[in-house]
Amino acid sequence: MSRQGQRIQKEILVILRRHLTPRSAYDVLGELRQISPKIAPPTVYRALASLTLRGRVHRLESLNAFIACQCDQHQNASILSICDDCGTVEESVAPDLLKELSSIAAQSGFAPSRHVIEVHGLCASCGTGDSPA
Amino acid sequence: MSRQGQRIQKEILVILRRHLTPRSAYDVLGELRQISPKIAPPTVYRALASLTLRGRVHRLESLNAFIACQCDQHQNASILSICDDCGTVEESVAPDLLKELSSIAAQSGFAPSRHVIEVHGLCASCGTGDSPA
DNA sequence: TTGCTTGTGTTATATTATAACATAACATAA
DNA sequence: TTATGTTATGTTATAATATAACACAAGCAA
Repeated sequence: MSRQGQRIQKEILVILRRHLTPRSAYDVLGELRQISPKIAPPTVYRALASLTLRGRVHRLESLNAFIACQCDQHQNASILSICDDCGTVEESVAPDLLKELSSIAAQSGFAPSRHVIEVHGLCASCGTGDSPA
Repeated sequence: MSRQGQRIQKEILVILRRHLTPRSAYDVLGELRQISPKIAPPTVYRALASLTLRGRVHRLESLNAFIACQCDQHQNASILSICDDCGTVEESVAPDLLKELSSIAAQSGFAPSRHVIEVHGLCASCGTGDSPA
């Protein structure tokens, strides 16, 4: 990665951190283009892939969207709780659960390398009858 | 759902069961069209949504693809172990882990309604240096 | 310099998914 | 039975997501 690549990743992090809810790659692209109008999709996808790999950003597989890691960076998989009402995402870490999950998969000789754990539902404010966002 | 809807769902199950690896909605559409050439994407997506809801088919969120439930039907979330080499998918059920996962999400008042648990890695045959599929 | 490797830019297109509206099928009551 | 509402299905078009493939440039080694 060269200077330019780093700059775009930095900008993407800023963009994602401005939002509490996940953004699609094309949402990010749209915001990036306000600064650098000529950026193309592959540039964004490459930067997002790198950020995701390094744990600075999480990809929500069930939403095809991205969110900045709320704790700076998790190398390990997080549990991502997605409110289907207001869209907010909570991150939890649970090393024990990961270990358990790995061992369940390993029962048949499967060798895990990446965990995807997403929980859909309603967050505390949306679930209690409070008016949602 | 009327007769026609049921017929298409039945056909989709047959198609998915012919394969050991996940199929995209458009893969399924292609095979359906060999029988009924005029089927359109929304028809397939609706049928897949219904099958998924009823646990006859699982959607692999991290692959945007579908596979028939290997145990006829799971109402509860399965753990889906995806071999990144040969593409096969193993299903495991682990009610305890689900409960644990729910309670982790619930710590902040989150009310879970759907779990997505996918594990990427290598299956037993691909991980041992055996020639993969 | 030359050639090699790696990263980045660019164009085009592939793949996945759904909005929006039209039509048909079924149920129920007048 | 016809009218009417309701739900499911068909159809068209297009939106949204993602990547292949190649062009170009930067850095480095011989």
